[in-house]
Amino acid sequence: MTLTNSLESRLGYQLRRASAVMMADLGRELSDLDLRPAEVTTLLVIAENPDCSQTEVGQVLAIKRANMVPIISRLMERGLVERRRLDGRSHALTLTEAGRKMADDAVARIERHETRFTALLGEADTNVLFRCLPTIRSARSSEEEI
Amino acid sequence: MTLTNSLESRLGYQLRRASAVMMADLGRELSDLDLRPAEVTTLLVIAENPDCSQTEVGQVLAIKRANMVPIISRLMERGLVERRRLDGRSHALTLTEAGRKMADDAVARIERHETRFTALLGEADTNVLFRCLPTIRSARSSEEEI
DNA sequence: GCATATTGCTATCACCGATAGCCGTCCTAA
DNA sequence: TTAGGACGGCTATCGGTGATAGCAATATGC
Repeated sequence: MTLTNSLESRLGYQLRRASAVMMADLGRELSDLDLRPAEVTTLLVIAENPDCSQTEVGQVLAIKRANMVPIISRLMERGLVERRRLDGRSHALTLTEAGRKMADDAVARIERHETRFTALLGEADTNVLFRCLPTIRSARSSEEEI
Repeated sequence: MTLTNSLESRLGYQLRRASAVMMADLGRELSDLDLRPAEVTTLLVIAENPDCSQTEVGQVLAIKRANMVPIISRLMERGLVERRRLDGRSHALTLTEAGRKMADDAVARIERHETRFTALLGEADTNVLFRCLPTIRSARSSEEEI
C-alpha cells in the first residue's frame, strides 16, 4: 500500500526535504576533501574576509559562538586556517596556502553540485527561489536576536 | 566590520538557511505540545493512513526503519498511537482518541505557522516554490535507492 | 576605576540521520 | 515441502549540527 501524505502541501516540509537532498548531494561531493558542510562554509567566509574574527564568521553563517570553536580548531589542526592574536580577546583568521587551495577545490565542487540542481529548474524559477528564500529567512519572528 | 558572504548566491545554502528558519518557527509553535518535528509528521501520516505500518511511514517521510523505532515508541508511550499485530512481523498503526486530538491541534498550529510564511510570499511565488522544491527532491543522484 | 560587554572557550544536551547487524517471520521456487 | 532470501522491527552506536549555561580574560565606556 502506498500512503498519502498531506504534508506535501506544506512549505516547511517541502523546504526540509529539498534541503536534505541538496545537503546529501553536497556531502557526497565534498566527502573526499574530508570537509563537513559547516567547515566548508566557514572556510569560504574566511577566504573572502581575511582577518575576520571567529564570532563574525559565526554571525554571518548563523553559527553560535560556542559551536564555532570546534570548527575553527579542526580547520587549524589541518593547517587550513591560521590566526593571529589581535587584542587578547579576538583573533584575526586567514587561510594558509593549503587553505586557499582547499577553498578553490571546494568552490569548484560546489559549483558542480549547484548546477546539477539549477539546471533542472531553469533560470526564471531559479530567480524566484533566490528572491523567495531570503524572504523566508527574514521572517524570523521578531523576538529572536541575531 | 560586516563580512561579505558569497554563499548567499548558492541555492543549497539559501535552502538550508530558509529551512532552518522555518524549522525553528515550527519548533516554537509545537513546543507546548511536547512534540518534535519528526513526531508530528509521523503522527499526521498515521492520522491519514490508519493501519499503516512503521516502515511505510518511514518510506513516505524518508525516515529510516531504524530511526522510526524511537519515534513510534514515544508516541505509544504517550498514548497517542496504538498498534495491532498484523502478521507477526508488522503492526497496524492507528491513532488513539488522544492522538486524534493531538493531531488536530498540531494541524491547526502548523497552519498558523505556514501562513506566517506564505503570506509574505504571495500566491504566485508560493506556487513556484511548490513546483520547484519537489523538482529539487527528485534530483537525487541515481545511485541512491529509496 | 569600575561596571559592563565582548571573545573565546568548556561541557553538555537535544535532534536528526546513518550504518551494521540480530531475530523472527513471511514468501516463493526448486 | 522445505530452504533461501526478503521483510519488519529492533538494538547499538556513531556523526553532524544546533542550543544552553557558565567561565576567564580582556576591552570599553561612564
